[in-house]
Amino acid sequence: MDEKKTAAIFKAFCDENRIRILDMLRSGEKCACMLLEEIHVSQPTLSHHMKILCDAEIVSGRREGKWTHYSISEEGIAQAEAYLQSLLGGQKPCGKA
Amino acid sequence: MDEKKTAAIFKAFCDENRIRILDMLRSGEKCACMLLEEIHVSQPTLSHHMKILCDAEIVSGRREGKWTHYSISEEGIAQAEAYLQSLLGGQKPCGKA
DNA sequence: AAAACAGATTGACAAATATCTATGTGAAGC
DNA sequence: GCTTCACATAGATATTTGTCAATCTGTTTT
Repeated sequence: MDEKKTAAIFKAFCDENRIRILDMLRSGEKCACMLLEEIHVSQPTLSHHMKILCDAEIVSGRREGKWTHYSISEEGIAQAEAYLQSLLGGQKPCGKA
Repeated sequence: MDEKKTAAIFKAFCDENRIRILDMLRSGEKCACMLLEEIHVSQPTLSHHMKILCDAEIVSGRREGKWTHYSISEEGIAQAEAYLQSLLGGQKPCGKA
């Protein structure tokens, strides 16, 4: 994976409010209105954050009538983890035989 | 850990050039001048990135005479990983008994 | 001690991003 | 069909962040 894409995945985790949102979602699916009650930003701002999280495949949204329910998706998280693992694991042995 | 600190750790991974730097460090310790050869930014910009990585404890610097040698440090990476794990694992059972 | 070198710090500036208000969209209820 | 409700989109603005030029600090070499 190229650096640009790797950076893009991690960008989803770099905002304080997005971390709060993820923390809320750890206890299960939540609709946008629920999140809005706890995260103190305007509705469009929340929507913006949800888009970033969904685009990074860290969260997935499920539309049900008027409501959108968000929950944690493993895709993006797994990719971020894989990258961190590769740093810890010490890949790229530098040809030291 | 509070959201601000969590976000700060992930911010270290949000920049394309910092990802490049980390990729270089995967093959072992490198001095700043080495990194500067490959990452195409000015010396002060590199220094800025190294400070962010060191502050997040993702990288550690070792001074030796005129040179500073950087290498991957597990501290910050482990913390980032722990956070991702907690999202996947599904902590915070929401008091559902 | 002076010069040269490696890297950090400062200050200015441009690009990216988080935020808001206003408006659009699409579903439910009247 | 009109209104209301939940959320998304658009546009404007303020903050944050990446960048560079200039300068400073500390170390080595002469």
